[in-house]
Amino acid sequence: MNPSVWSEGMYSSSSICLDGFHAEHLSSFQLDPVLSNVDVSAHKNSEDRKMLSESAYYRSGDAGSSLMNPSKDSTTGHSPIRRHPFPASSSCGHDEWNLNSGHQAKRARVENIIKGMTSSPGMHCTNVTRNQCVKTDGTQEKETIHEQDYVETSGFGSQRAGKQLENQHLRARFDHVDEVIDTKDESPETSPRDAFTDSYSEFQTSSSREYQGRKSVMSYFQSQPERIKLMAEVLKYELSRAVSRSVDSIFKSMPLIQTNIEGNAETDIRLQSSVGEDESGLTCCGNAEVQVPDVQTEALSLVVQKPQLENKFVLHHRPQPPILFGNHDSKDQPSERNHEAVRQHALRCSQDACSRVGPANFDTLRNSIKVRSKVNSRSVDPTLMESPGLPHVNIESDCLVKTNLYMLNEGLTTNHLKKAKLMFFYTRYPSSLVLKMCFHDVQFSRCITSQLIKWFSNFREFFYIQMEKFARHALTEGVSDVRGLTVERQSELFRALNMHYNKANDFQVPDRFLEVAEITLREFYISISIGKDRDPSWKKAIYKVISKLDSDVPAQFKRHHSA
DNA sequence: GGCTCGCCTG
DNA sequence: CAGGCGAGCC
Repeated sequence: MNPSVWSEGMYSSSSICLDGFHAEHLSSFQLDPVLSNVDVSAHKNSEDRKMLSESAYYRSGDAGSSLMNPSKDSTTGHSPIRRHPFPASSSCGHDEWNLNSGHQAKRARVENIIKGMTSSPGMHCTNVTRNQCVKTDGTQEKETIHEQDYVETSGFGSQRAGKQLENQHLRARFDHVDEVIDTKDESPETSPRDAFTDSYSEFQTSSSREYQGRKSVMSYFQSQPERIKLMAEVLKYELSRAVSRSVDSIFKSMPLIQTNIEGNAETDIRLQSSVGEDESGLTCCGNAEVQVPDVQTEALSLVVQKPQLENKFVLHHRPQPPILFGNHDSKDQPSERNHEAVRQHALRCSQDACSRVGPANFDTLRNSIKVRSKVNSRSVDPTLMESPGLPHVNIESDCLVKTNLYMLNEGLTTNHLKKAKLMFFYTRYPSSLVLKMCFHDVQFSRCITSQLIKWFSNFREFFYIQMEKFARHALTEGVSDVRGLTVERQSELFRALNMHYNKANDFQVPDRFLEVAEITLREFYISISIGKDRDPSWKKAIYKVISKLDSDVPAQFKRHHSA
C-alpha cells in the first residue's frame, strides 16, 4: 500500500474543504471583534439575552438596594424613611406649602436642607418639566436653593445692597436651574414653587404685588442665621458638584460600568444602541490588534473578546486610553496593572464618596452618574431621563456594585476554554507569561493558573492519544514508510483534532499545526515500530521533541497593547 | 516545599 | 474536563 495514498485516500472520502471555509471567513472578517459577528448572531444573541437579563437584574435595584439596603421597603421599592416634609402625591407638597402652614414647616424644611436631608429618594415632582425630574433628588435640592433665594430676596426688601449682591451671586450660580421649573396650574398666591421660580425676576421688578405680599411673610427668614444656612447650602452644593465631578472622572475613564450601575433601562438601551453609532469602532479595551487584517475567524474574535460580553461590558470607548489613572502612557502597561489600578481607584473613590457625601448628596451623586450616562449615550431624549418607576437605589449599595463591576474575572469561563483550545493550535506548552498575556481579563491566582495548565495538559493528552492511535493504526495497516504519514486538512486525524479543539469549525487552523501533528505522528510511528513503547517512559522523548515546536500565539489572542 | 507534568480515573 | 496521585525539577 502506498503510504501517501494511505494518508489521503484512506481518510478523505468524506472530507470537507476547509480552505473554502477559510475564504468565506476572510470575506466576513470585520474589525470589531464584539459587534461585527453577524454570522454568529445565534450565539451572540444568547449572550445578549444573558446580558440583558443580568443587567435587568441590576436595573431592578434588587441587586443593589434590596439586598444591600435592608431598610428598603420591599413593597413599595422606596425607602420607608421619607424625610421630605411633603407627600409625593401632593406635587412636592405644593398644596401644603401655603401661607397658612406657617413658618415652622418652612423652617423645618430649610433645616432639613442644611442637614442634607432634602428629599425623599423616590419622590417625583409631577409639576415640573424638562430637566427637573431628571435629577429627581438633585433638582429637589436645587429647588430648595431657590426657596432659599426667595427667602433671602423676599427678606431683602429695602435693606442692604450687600444682600442683593449675594442674591445675584446665587442667581448666577443657579441660573441654569431656573428654567427647569414649571409653574403651570399653580396660582402665585398659593404656590411657593411659583414664588421660587419668579423670585429673582420679582426681585428685579420689585413692583410685583405678589412678591410684596410674600415678602411680608418671608421676612421671617431674613435673620443672620438664615443667611448662614443659605451659605451652607451653597457650600453643600459645591461639595456635591465636586463629588459628582470626581465620580464623573471615573466613568469617563471606565464607561463600561455605566449601564449596569445606573439601574435605568432607557440608559441601558441607549448605551447599547449608541455602540453601533460609535465611529471609533473600538471596544472598551480598545483592541488595536483586531484591526490588523490578519487571517483569523469570527470565532476567534468572539472568543477573544468574549469576556467583555460575558461581563456585560459591551460599551464602546472613546479613543482616549481606556483605564489609566495617573499614567497615561498605555504602552507596555500590563493589563493586570491597569485593571488593578481601576479597582483600587474605584474602591478609593467610591469609599471616599460614600464617606464624604451626606445622605442627601448621595442622591446628587447618583443623579450625576445618571446624567453622565445619558451624555455618553448621545441622542438623549429628556423625557427618557425621567424615570418615575425607577426604584430608589441605595447609593452605598451602588458604591459596592460599581466597585465589584471593575473587578476582573475570578473564574475561567467556557469562552476562556474555547480560546485556550484555539491557542493550542499554536502552543502545546504555553508559559505562564503567555497565559497571562492571553487571559488578561482574568484575575490570575494559583487556582486559575493551575486550571489553565491543567487544560493544556488535557489538550496534550488528547493530542498524544490521537497520535498514538493513528500511528498504531498505520502500523496495523502495513504502512512501512514514515514519509507516507502526512497530516492534511482532509485527513481523518486532522478532523478528529479539529473536532476537539475547534468544534465549531470556524477557526482557520494554522498550517504549522498540521506540520507539528505530522511530526508527532511520525515520532509515535517510529517509536512504536522499533519497539520503544515497551519502555514505560517511551513517550517522554516524543514530548520533549514536540515541546520545542511551539509557535508564538498571534497578537489577536493577546492583550491589546502588547507589542 | 512549590510547581509542573503525565497518568489514571470518574 | 477535573481531581488525585506520584515523579521530577528547582
